[in-house]
Amino acid sequence: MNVFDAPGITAIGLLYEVHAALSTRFAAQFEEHKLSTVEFEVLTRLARSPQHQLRMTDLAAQTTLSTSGVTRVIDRMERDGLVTRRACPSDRRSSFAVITAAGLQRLNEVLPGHLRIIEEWFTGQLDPESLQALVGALRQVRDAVHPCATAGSDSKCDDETKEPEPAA
Amino acid sequence: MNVFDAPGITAIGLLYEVHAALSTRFAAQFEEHKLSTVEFEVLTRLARSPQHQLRMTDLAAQTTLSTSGVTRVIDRMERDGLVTRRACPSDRRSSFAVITAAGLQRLNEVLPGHLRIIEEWFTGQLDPESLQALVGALRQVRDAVHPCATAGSDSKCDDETKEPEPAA
DNA sequence: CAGCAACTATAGCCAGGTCAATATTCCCCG
DNA sequence: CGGGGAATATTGACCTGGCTATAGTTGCTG
Repeated sequence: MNVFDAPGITAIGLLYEVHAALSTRFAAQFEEHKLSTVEFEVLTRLARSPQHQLRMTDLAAQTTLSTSGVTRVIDRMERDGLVTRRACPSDRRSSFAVITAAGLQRLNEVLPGHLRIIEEWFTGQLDPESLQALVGALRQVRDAVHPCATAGSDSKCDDETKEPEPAA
Repeated sequence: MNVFDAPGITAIGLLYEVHAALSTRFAAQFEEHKLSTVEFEVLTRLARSPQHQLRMTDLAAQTTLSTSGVTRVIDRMERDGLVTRRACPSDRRSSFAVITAAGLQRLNEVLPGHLRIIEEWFTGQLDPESLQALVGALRQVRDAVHPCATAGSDSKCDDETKEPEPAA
């Protein structure tokens, strides 16, 4: 009966555990600044984008959200003054989400603590070669498993520079 | 501005990416068998428990769910015939969730494919020493970060043999 | 043994997200 | 042109899970 002790299982279990621990730790800090995890991710995505703006669809593609999910998140964040909507001049179907000054400020309030947590809970726990090995192995898996080659994935996944998520 | 290229950030980004890829891949397979991720996890937890049963509270502790969450999941699964409720003879406050024959059968239908995915997407992509390094590094982080020592965590986290999650 | 605090499961309400349907706009091809 | 199909954002219906209140049960303690 103990299929449950297979080597892969324990490795994946660890992966899930670490992911869960980091997620909840991050979320706790975000909450101190009145942000949810997705809101933080939206802010970072916008902050690092060319004009501090991104089309709704692209934002959806860069996060784990669906397009309607993005609509609702942006609704909330607009209500809170963190972002604004802007009509796209070249394509009237599209609209941009733009990060506001308040949004940038909020992000700058959160980031230092975020980085500190990463240092404390993650990088600081590993000697450089362990970290290197970890990154190498993960990259290996990621590349092999890249959504494109498989069924069950509806993401476009063409060239899409899906950068490593900053945190969440 | 580019705080975003810090070494820890890319590592965590990778971790999140791999986790997301595996999760969606698993979920897709579960769905083929009309199961959600949490339902699969409940089935495995029950299947590997002494009498094929677990108190609601313990089930909550072993999963990512709250107790009310467990109540609802068990509601659904009982409706679908995968589990049953059983009164606890020694403590009338408690009740057990028991996996049924149908539940065991469903689990056995899902498991082979689940293991195959793990092999294909994960262990099969890594040479033994990479896998070993990965596990080592993750364990290092996990142990350092174990919920107990930190604020923001309300889990009891006393002795609780929180085994590595089988998959989800 | 009486009362009180802790524990257990559940129900109500809410936040947040997906899916399907819709309206608008764009683009391509006849 | 111009009509049909793809793309885009939004909305409504629904689902899921968390938090909190509630009711029942237990066991300790004075």
